Amino acid sequence: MLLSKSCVYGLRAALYLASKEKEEFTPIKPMSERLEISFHFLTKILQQLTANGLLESFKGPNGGVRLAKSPDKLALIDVVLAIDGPKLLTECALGLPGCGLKNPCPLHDKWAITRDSIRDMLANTTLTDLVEKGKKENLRLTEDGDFEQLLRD
Amino acid sequence: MLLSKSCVYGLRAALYLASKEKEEFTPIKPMSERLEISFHFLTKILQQLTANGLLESFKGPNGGVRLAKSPDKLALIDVVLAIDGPKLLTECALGLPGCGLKNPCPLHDKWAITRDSIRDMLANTTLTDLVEKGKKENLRLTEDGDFEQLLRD
DNA sequence: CTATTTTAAGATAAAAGACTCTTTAATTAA
DNA sequence: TTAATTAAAGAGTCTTTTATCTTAAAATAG
Repeated sequence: MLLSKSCVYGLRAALYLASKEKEEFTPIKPMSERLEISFHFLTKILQQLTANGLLESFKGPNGGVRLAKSPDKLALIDVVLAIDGPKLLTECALGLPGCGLKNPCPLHDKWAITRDSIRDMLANTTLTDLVEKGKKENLRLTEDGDFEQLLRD
Repeated sequence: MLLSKSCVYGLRAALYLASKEKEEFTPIKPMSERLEISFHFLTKILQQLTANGLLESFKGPNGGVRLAKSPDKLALIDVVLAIDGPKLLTECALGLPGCGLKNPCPLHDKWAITRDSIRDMLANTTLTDLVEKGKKENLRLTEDGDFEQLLRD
């Protein structure tokens, strides 16, 4: 799998937050229900995003999380780096430690090109991009949901 | 990780076999030592490649495995499909089941393009390509080895 | 035929990833 | 100040992947 499951959940959660026009704090409990992710598991993932400055959290009644920046300033790569770290963009395709320009494996050059295209795609796609597309075409962020029901109160 | 560890080992093993000019059967035991992969683990991986028609095996004294085709007819994608299956080329980046043209996720279109570039790279790179590059530049297939010592008797 | 060398298969163990549950700490509404 | 609500942290479980160990079956050299 390209992205870890935690990372995928983080992406879905970020898109969910980005899709809310209001800038209130969103409580995790209902969020986990809408996204069909275990509350405690989602909580940990969101904590990582908060620790990395992508989200802001607020404790107490009416607390929750919200995006720390405008969603058009947040790219998918930000979420991926916060949760999976840089290994997708740095690791050798043949799993050799220290593979790089200095001590490459036979596949290094070709993989570096492919890897860059992955990085560019993730870096050039913002949360806003996907939310707009999702709303316009009423796509889904869960197995059987769609944007409309996702945003319904 | 893009490829499973089994798949990476399978690729290294395929490259090792492709780098031998002789078309004899190569016993797995010394091969596992050269590639620094557990003998039994490598055996299972090679069995998958044999079952998928990429390798031929031969039992008994002077037995072992060899490529079933010319290495310039074997692309990396063949090994990847044999071991990891097609999921890298079919799975949704957001992990949603059944994601495709009919019922896409918001990221589907962009991911499909990126995924194609991965597939093309793997499909357009043959074992011969990498072996020639590895021999010419004396690169490595193991953590600290290089092609010269890999092929030494 | 016999001994040896190998592939092959199955059971088992260790490690990593995914997920859950429990407890603690912080914050605020009332 | 108290009760309610939340984030946060930690321990522990389940599942998958990775890796090992044991045994069986096949094939051939001699």
